[in-house]
Amino acid sequence: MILSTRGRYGLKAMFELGLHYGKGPIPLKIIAERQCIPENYLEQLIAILRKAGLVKSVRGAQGGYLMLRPPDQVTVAQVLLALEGPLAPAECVADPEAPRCRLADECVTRSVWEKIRVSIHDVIDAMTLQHMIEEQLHLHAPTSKHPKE
Amino acid sequence: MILSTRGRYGLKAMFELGLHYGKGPIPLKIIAERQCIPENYLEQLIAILRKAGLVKSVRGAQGGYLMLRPPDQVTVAQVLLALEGPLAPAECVADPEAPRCRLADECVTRSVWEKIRVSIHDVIDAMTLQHMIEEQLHLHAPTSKHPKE
DNA sequence: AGTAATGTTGACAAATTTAGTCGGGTATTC
DNA sequence: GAATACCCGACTAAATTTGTCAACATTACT
Repeated sequence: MILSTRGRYGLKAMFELGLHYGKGPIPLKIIAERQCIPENYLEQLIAILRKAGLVKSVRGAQGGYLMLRPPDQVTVAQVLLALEGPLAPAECVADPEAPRCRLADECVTRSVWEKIRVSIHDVIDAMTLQHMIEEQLHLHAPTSKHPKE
Repeated sequence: MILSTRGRYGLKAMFELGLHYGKGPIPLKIIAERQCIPENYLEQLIAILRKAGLVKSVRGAQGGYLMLRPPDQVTVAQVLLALEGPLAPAECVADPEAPRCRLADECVTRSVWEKIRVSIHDVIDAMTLQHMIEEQLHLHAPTSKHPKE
């Protein structure tokens, strides 16, 4: 069970946008290059993110995309939900409206899926793009450089 | 991101086998009927489980399948691993041998995938078929009936 | 005004995976 | 030897994934 490239590319793109938050729009081309994503494909993905209200676009020259909200208000869950649909191992726990299976009043495997779903959500609901950005800074600018001097 | 029917059917089948543990083989037909799985398809799935060493078969009349080990020694993780491959959101954390992405020495999204992987495994490694069986008994034979009298 | 840069949209399609089906085998019991 | 059951490999329809492409719309800059 592996996420599709949609979710993987999409989160990378959002992360890139997060790094650039507050500094004006970034063109798709740059995002695609930096994160090794086929530009034409990313076009489709970012359209999904736009419709989901996570990014907005600025058309024309010097245009590009930017995040609507600050990175600490965007969770990994929101991004993945938009691109992959509900992150759950089975439909019966992904959608509260989904029909229960009719094997018995309650199906035991369902409770397994539910536990998995909850544990995934514990992680992705808690993790924001800001957390990712901080981790990036921590990893790539360790104690060796002085930020201001 | 939803498991395929392989994993879902497979776990149901193993659960059924677990319920019957110690009582001789069950034919595929019965498992398929009880759990609403196309019999021909289940044939394929159980072949995978057999090759993975989780069940064994008894050929001929009165034959069928049985679990090799007691239900408390079979985890949900083992079953799903056999049928779905590693349960992880991305290849780079599914397989320790998988190539790291070459974006940077360390990729931040990777650490997100790793956290998800770990949280899934916390659940599925801890959950055995025995746990499922106990839950089933608890659900379907509550306080209203007397087990022995 | 014109042009280059950029997002927008919709159509297309190859490759892969999923979810089975089917038919003819083989082993075992009665 | 007949009935029961597993065993195996081939086949396939449908869906999904992972893109590509072309034409168009909008804006900044000169």
